[in-house]
Amino acid sequence: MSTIFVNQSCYEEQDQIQAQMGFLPFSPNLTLPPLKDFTAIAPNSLSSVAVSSENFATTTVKKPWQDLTSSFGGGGQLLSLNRSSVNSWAWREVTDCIMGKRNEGDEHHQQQQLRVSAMKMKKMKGRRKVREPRFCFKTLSEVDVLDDGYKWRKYGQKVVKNTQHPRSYYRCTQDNCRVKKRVERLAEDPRMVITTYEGRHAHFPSNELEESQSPSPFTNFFW
DNA sequence: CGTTTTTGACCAGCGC
DNA sequence: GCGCTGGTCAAAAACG
Repeated sequence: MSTIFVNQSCYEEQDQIQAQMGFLPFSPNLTLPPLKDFTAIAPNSLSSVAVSSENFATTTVKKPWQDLTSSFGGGGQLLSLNRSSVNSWAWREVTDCIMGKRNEGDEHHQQQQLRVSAMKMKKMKGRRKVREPRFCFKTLSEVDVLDDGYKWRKYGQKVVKNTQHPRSYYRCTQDNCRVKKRVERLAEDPRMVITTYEGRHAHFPSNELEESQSPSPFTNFFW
């Protein structure tokens, strides 16, 4: 597991994210601007992505995280993106991978970690509903809610422990679409916005028609 | 007046 | 069992 920097990797990793999540957190028809223009669109923008393929309904032992190789040169960093008690073990595993706490060549250690994960999965089976896949990224942004092409309704806000900034909870307004997202600011750096998507959209972005009226390759990305 | 946001209450999971 | 915490509900308020 490594960190993907959106402002470059979206050019290279879109297909992987699409395959993993079943949707992109931005408009699928988006035409990405040339990389060289990117700084002009989003000054100082820097985002990282983590993709979860966890599924607690399955007993198959597999890494809950897909290893997405960053082509950005190993300067990755990981936030404590998702600290829900249910998934904290998965996040810890990813954190360990990224922070280099795990010895890469230690097969036994890796297998042990997988066993621990499997045990936790087994424990959860039967009393936990299927956890939707999750997708997290951080973005340097003035605004909390980034335009991703979908329409969201806020259904809650919570002050999380050890943070000054509240976390907001949103649900997709589309009928029969159960996708949710959380938005919060990073405690260590309030300029950074952490967005967590949960679930898969079963429809296209709601503002796609509007976008097609005035097509601009620069709109409807993360900012 | 319909839709969205706000916000306190409630609930479930977890650690002790 | 109890307290803490994160996530959700839902009534009221705000908005367009």
